[in-house]
Amino acid sequence: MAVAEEGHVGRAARKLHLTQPPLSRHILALEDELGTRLFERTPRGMMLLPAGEVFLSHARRILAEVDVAIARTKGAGEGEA
Amino acid sequence: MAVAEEGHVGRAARKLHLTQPPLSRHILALEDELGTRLFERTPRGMMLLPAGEVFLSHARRILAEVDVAIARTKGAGEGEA
DNA sequence: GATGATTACGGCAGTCGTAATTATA
DNA sequence: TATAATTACGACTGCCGTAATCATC
Repeated sequence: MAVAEEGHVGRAARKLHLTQPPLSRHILALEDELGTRLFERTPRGMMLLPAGEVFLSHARRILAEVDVAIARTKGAGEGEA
Repeated sequence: MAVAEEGHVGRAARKLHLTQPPLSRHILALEDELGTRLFERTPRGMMLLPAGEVFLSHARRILAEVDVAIARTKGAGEGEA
């Protein structure tokens, strides 16, 4: 998500308090796991491919739902306590 | 999810091709992260608490959505290739 | 004393960061 | 030659498994 938003691995890495290489490896590992390129590499940075857009929109929604799950679980726990 | 389904850390661990201690630690870490107990420990095993049920239902749906995300992304990638 | 979860502890895998390399304009 | 990504490589953190311990019936 950070790479998609920034358009650069380097800038995204700074945002995530990481350096370029590990983040680059994460992207490559994810593409490998999915069996699909998510980004087009350009000399100016990274550009989302259609498959990347599809994955990005799912990822955003799923992460939002994780937040909801955490909040609801905490709420249920406090209700009990 | 496995522990909830089996009702025992040990049985769940076997199902996951793991041993008891790391799985027990995962559960404890998750409870710590959420700040809430998910299971009641009984001498016969683990029983879901209400907060655990809430978390379980969210977890199931979220993992199913991850599968959908993967499938759709792969599909988009192949459509492009 | 048996069953089942948890804690201690040593070893290994995976991920990080720095440095070097590759690629394109 | 400048920018940006990737690969090489050494170091460290974190997770696993075995063994020991705690707790309840």
